[in-house]
Amino acid sequence: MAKIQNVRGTYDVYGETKRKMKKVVSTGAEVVEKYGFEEIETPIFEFTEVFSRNLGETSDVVTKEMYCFQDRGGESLTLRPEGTAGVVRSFVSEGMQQNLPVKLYYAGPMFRYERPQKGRQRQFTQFGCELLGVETPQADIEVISMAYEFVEKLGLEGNVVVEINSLGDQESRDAYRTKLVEYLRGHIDELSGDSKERLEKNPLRVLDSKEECDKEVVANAPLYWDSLNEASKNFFNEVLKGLDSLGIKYRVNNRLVRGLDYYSHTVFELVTDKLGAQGTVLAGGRYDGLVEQMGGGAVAGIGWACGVERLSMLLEQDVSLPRPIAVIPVGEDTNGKAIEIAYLLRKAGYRVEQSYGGNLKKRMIKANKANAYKAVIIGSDELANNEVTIKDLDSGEQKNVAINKIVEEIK
RNA sequence: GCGAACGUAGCUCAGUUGGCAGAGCCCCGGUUUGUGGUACCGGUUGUCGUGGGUUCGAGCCCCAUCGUUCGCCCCA
Repeated sequence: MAKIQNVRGTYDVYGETKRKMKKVVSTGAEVVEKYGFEEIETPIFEFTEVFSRNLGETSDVVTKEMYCFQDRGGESLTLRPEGTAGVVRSFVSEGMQQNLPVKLYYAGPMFRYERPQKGRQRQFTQFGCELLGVETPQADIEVISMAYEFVEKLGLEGNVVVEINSLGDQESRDAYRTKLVEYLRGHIDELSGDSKERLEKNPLRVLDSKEECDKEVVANAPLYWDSLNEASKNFFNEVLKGLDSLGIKYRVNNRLVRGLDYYSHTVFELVTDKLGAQGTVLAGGRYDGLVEQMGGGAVAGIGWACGVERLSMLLEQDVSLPRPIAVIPVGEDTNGKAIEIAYLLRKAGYRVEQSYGGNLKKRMIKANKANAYKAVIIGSDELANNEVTIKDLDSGEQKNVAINKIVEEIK
């Protein structure tokens, strides 16, 4: 019988990988909680329209990457491909606009039917946050600085660049779109096949095409900046000024657009060159129209999400665990005492490994493999004197200690 | 969805024109029956991803399939 394998694009996460991912998530939580964000957990599946209506009818995520299914009641449901739509849906259905601003963060699995590659899986984990109800640039600055502090805290600031752009408000966006389409039509013969298609469906995406022929056309395309109206320009300048004052280094990238339709004004990405084609490690932006689209009031929003797997792949060192103490009974009649001592040490806050079987030598080998720094050896000889032997496993020194002095002796 | 490479022990990999499936690491035992790490000695580990085909004979050649990796696309 052939071995059963896991579904393509899904992975079992354990050991070093799990430790690193856990560290990414706990570091993220620690940082955003300082900014007053609270954790929210929304369902892993939603009605399909939560995503299809809001991420953009023509986006690739909606048209070909969603895991949609019908449940037994005939409802069309979808495994969430990203986090924001679900959080905003929850914001609306729970009536949270009574209590603005709302600051939420989440971590959990997302699903996209894509061709797997390094840093691109069909089930992957995102950590993200959403700030709802703040229209001013302060929100943008705060949220970006939070992202920056997060990667800094992971020790990745040298590997990662902040790229930022503004898509402006609806008026600016429409104006630019018109100008861009007009320009691209004039060069339609020079564009790649993909870009010709994008020209109809989602012309902004032509801007970040990697095809050489497209790049040449795009090089002379009208600049987004020139289409921004005064209000949008002022807004963006305020954001950049704020980042400057915090000493956050960024690169304005006028070609940066995002794949999901709900973005407006500020969009940003944290990008690395260490993961091949999957260089975007954290991305986000402002989505002022989304709450309304979802059936709520006119509430502004901004947020970001990061790929936990991608970030943890950048962590070079394994996450170190505290070294344990090994408690080792010698001979049958000492097992009971060993359990008592292990319990005592654990209650005193130590990490303790018991060895479950074998002679002293085997148990010592196990202790060593567990990276224990001390061994507490309990034999009948010692027990007769109400003592144990404590051995320092780094120096090899050992001494006898009275049982009631173990905890204070060990520190 | 498109293009390319790859799949051999738990891990990293070697395997010549098609001729008995290997190494290192890990693991287990011993040197040392109450003392680990270093050293030395010995040992186990396989449907060669899966299914077909060609051949006297296939890990190697052919076809299909599943999976992985890289690029495109997309995105976190």
